Amino acid sequence: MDKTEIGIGEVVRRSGVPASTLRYYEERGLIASVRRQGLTRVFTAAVLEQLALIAVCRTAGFSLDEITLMFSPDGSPSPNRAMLAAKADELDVTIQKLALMRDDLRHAAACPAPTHLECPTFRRVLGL
Amino acid sequence: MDKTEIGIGEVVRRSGVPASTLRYYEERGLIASVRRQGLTRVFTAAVLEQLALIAVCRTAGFSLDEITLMFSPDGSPSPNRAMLAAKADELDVTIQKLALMRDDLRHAAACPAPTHLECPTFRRVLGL
DNA sequence: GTCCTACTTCAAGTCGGCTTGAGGTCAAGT
DNA sequence: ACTTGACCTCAAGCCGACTTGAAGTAGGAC
Repeated sequence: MDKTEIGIGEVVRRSGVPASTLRYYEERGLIASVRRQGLTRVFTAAVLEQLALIAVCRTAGFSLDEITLMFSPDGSPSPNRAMLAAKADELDVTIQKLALMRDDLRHAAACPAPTHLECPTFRRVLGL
Repeated sequence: MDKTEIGIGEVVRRSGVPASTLRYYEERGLIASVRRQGLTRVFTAAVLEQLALIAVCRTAGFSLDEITLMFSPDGSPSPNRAMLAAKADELDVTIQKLALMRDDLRHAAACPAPTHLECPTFRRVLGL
């Protein structure tokens, strides 16, 4: 874990996450600044990894509350290992669907058939 | 494409999607009722497949606007094949991340290491 | 004919996830 | 000393995606 101290400006530059979002995440307990220098927040570089982690979780469809429950602000997994495993299972289902959908989108992009929903390749994704 | 006519109540029962959402989707142009019987909407059974499709797209993180652009209300793909291909590529990236994250969640659920972010298995998912 | 039930419209409300704006602090540069 | 720029707080606003509630309609059972 990189403990180099960085200011919020650098976090913004290196993560692409707006300062307003960083403050909001801190307020929500998703990340933590290591200390204050006057009013100004000081983070460790590790926050960049936490933000990447949060971004992936958001992409995966998890809410901020869920992410908070899954990982403590220092980025380590929460003690609730059963929940992590459950989330992994959820993800598995999601991934399967997305993979089928991806295949199908490609098929749709290539296939000129107007009656797309009749195509077996397509119907797979809908579990029909 | 199943052209059997069904009422909104049956759509609700068979899709699990609330009537309010169905009306909202219709208003947004994601689905279409085939006609009205008095005030009451009449759908074809094909709407069930469209709803499944919409659900998958939502899971994939697409907005209603994006879905509207990708598919016309009859469930056929929009003429914009380039966009479908682009969405497929987006999905590919998402899937890769989610697969790594899934693996990692399982790892996290099993691995008692407190310094989780230091673990190489984990760091992969963050692209670090 | 009136009751029930399933449906309708339309406006307003809710919720999650941020963003924006007004007004203030602080350190460095000129 | 004063301005500039990066940061701060706090309350309010915004957007997407629905949900809720009030008030009305249409068709069948009794």
